Amino acid sequence: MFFDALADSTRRRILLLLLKADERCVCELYLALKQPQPTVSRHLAILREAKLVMARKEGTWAYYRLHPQLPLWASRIVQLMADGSSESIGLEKVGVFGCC
Amino acid sequence: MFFDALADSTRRRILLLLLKADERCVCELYLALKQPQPTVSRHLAILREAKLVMARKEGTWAYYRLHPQLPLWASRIVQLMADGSSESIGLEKVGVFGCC
DNA sequence: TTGAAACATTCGGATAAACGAATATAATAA
DNA sequence: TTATTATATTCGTTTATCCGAATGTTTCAA
Repeated sequence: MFFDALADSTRRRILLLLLKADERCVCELYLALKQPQPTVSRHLAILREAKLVMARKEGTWAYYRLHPQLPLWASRIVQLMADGSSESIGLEKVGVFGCC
Repeated sequence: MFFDALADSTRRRILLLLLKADERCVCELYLALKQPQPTVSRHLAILREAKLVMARKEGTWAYYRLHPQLPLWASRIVQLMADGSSESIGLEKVGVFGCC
């Protein structure tokens, strides 16, 4: 489940945003990603089920963060993903992850 | 491409085998994985295209290893995958990766 | 209680990924 | 040349994933 969750560039971009921001509401995420809200919500559901992120509800808002009980190896992988997204492997400007 | 390559348990198992063994021929791999040879060859092709592994041909044999020019962040992720596969997250015996 | 805002979910349909079975290739041995 | 061994590829089908569009749900304010 863990690596299935990482196998989508929108989900990886969400994780990178949460890595920098500690907490983000859904509207911030879909505005930043320039994706429709239902699309982002569906991806967030997948990340939730994989226990990669956690949601906190406050009124009508939902705030997401990286899951606080993420195993060490998993959170390290997410951080390394960030390294990889800024490193270029091929000749293109586009990151390795096709995002960010 | 990188995380797409990781999104399959057979491919992750191949990577873990190569991580321990430095070099393996295809027959060793498909015997260890108990998977049909064409299945393993197809997965190896995907790992090759993603530049996660490299093949060395010697006669009719093909020896695979982790790609020597794997970026640092990528090879660290593969190693962390190994950590994750030995750690249990849920209640089941089965590893997090559904393999090994 | 009606309405609106913020999210979540469901429902097709399209696209991609996976597998088994069969076949192809390439090197070597007889 | 023919046969054999090790590996790779193709084909057709099943299965999984993703997306847009529409609809639900929950909360709060008027």
